[in-house]
Amino acid sequence: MANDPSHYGQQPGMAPAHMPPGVPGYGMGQDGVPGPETEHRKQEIGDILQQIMTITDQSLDEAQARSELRKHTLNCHRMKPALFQVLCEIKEKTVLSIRGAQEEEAPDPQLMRLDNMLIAEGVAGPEKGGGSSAASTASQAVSGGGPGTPENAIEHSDYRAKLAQIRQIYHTELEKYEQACSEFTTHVVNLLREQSRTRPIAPKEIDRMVSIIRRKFTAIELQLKQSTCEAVMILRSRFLDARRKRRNFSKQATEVLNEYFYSHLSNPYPSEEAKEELARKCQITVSQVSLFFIKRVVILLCSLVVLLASLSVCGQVSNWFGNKRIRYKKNIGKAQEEANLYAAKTAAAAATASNTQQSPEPPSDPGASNYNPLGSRGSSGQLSGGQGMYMSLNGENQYPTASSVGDNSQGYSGEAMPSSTSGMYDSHMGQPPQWFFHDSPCAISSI
DNA sequence: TTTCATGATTGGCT
DNA sequence: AGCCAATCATGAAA
Repeated sequence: MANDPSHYGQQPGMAPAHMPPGVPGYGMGQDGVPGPETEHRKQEIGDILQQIMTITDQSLDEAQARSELRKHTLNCHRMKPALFQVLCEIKEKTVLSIRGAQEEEAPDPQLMRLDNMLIAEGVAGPEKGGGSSAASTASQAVSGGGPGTPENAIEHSDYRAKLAQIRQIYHTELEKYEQACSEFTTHVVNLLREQSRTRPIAPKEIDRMVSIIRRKFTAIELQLKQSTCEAVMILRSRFLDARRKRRNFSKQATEVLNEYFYSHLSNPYPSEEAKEELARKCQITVSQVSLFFIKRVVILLCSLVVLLASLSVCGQVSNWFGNKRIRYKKNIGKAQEEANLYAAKTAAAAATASNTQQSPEPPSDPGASNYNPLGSRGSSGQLSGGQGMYMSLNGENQYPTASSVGDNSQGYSGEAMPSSTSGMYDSHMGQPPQWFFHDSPCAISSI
């Protein structure tokens, strides 16, 4: 009404409707100068305003009073309980029964899975044993239940600490959600009970509302449980990854083990005392040392079997030789350069020695140097004299082909490669080239 | 994350 | 079929 434009369109000079008749303008004389008449009108206007205010107040109060009166009348009406009961029954038979049927809820399988997982991981359920058992399960998953090292213990406790942290956060959040759910449910129930005095609300309706609220909070809990499970999974995978990384020995340990292996080639498998010593040096277990040497010996023997018995050369060996040839050629330029460098150094040393000792020993021929051009792994070892069976850097490439394996006419002369293992590594033969062991196909044992 | 070594694959050539 | 060269995939080391 107040916004009705028609109220703003009164004709000029007309007094407002609520004004007493005969009151022109706004209490001003024709000339605009206030006089005794004006004062009287002011008084009248003041009275009118007062009346308006009073009327407004009265109407509000009355409205309230009327509302309360209506409520009271309704509450006290003798037919009210019967009427509400009928209405509630109708509601239950129609809307509530239908909805109720739809909302028959079975236990959520996802929630059950999450709950089971949280209990299994030691996040939910009894605290003692949960976390530690899960941690030990995780640690043994990789270690194979072997003897624990101090490092394992550190990782173990680290895992447990992190799991305990997750557990604490989970329980705090869960408690928070449960409290909020409880408070909100109580609030809504009270509200509905209050409203049930003025409108028909069946007890079932209240129950239904409570279950709706619980479902909503369950959905939130589901998210919490899911994210907790994810956190545990991430923690676990990190823990396992960290352990998996230690699957290989450190470079230093490998060097120590290799050194022993190559310096005991005639009998490369160490004694118990030697194993203990190596384990101490390499900071690994004795069983790990044993495993290293078992693998080495097996690889060595398999390589020898494949190479010396002229067995059918499988694709793997073929690839190996192919790659070796190509990379040998690629590296040969660089190798030649480095060989010359090495030879120059040797020559310089020999010259110095001859100057001091007057030794007739001639300097080494750069082309016949013992340098091994097969990459860093192959070049790490020093070859004794006469071992350059494929290292003819200044001449034709005598590198073996797959088809030449076992064929002594190419590369494998009886002088360079004995036909049997016996005496192969005798002192007069020196050691085989380092690449022979270093570059043996790793998976060759699977042949 | 980058670099390196190495096994494997692919296509062309003889 | 065997070899060569280029390239990819992968694990280890720096």
